[in-house]
Amino acid sequence: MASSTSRGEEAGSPCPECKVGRLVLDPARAEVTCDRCGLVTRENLIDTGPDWRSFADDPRGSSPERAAPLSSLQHDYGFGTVMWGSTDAHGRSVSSNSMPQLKRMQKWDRRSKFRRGTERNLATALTEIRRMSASLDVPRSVQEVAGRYYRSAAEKNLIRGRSIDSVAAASLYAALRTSGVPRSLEEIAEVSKVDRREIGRVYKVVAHELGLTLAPVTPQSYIPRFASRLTLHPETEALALAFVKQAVLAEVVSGKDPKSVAAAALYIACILRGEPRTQRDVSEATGVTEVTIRNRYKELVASLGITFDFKA
DNA sequence: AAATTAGGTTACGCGAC
DNA sequence: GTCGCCAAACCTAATTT
Repeated sequence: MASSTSRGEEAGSPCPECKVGRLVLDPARAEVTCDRCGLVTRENLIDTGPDWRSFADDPRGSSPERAAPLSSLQHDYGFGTVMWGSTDAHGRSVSSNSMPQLKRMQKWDRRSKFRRGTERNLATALTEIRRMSASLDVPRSVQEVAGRYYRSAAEKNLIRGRSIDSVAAASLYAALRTSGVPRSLEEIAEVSKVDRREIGRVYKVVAHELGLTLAPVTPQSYIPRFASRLTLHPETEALALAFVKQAVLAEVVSGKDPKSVAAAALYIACILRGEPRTQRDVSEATGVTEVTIRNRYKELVASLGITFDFKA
């Protein structure tokens, strides 16, 4: 294993962010994330076996260097050389009299990389995906998926006639959904240059053409994120989750926005557990209006036979 | 804070253009 | 691709309990 270096919290320990979840190591994705709120504490702790070698007699000391992981997030899968700034390959700054030469090298380096239009498009798209992801706290693993989707979309010529940004946003949206940590179209649209309508339309095409198995968004998938925002006790969250499951089984929520169901379930769970949150609180944390929360929670209470025999 | 009400907006599938 | 249409779900806002 990559030695447990640096600042990072270890897998298994409680999440420093939400205090509720546990940190889990995902070797396939090479990151440590919170299983509740999705906080990513450590990324790129890649250990790709074959590269193991000793640097014991390296003049620079035994720094644990390895080959960088292949990444869908870079247009050349992270393979390419990187030449910019005013430092050489070892990070040493370049003397001023050789700067012109360096700049020339950088110029040709760029040209060789971006010669083909598709490559350049890909690069901008992936940058866009990273930019949006940063605003939305999207785990790196999901970004990778989004990158792959975009790549596939590009290969199928789905970009023609559509903007790069719209396909990038759609890819990210799709990746979030297939990864089980959905964000709503609104949330994507907020950080995208493209409006929600457009993203939705492009998403439909992309999802269809790529043959993505798109499970409908369940209210369940919103619970952890919302609970985290409301800073709820884990048992309260669990209770809300139970309500949601019952509601889904009882088919009282079909056709309803899954967000609203999750919001209502959380609201009920809060009250029952004596951890009161106002409808306004829940509304702000979930983006569902108070009116809708009321409507949902009345339905849930009625169909699940929940009784409020006490008042806080 | 919560509930109610009224009125406007959106998403969606579908066919027609 | 856009328009028009539909109904249901949602929203905003004002008001009441």
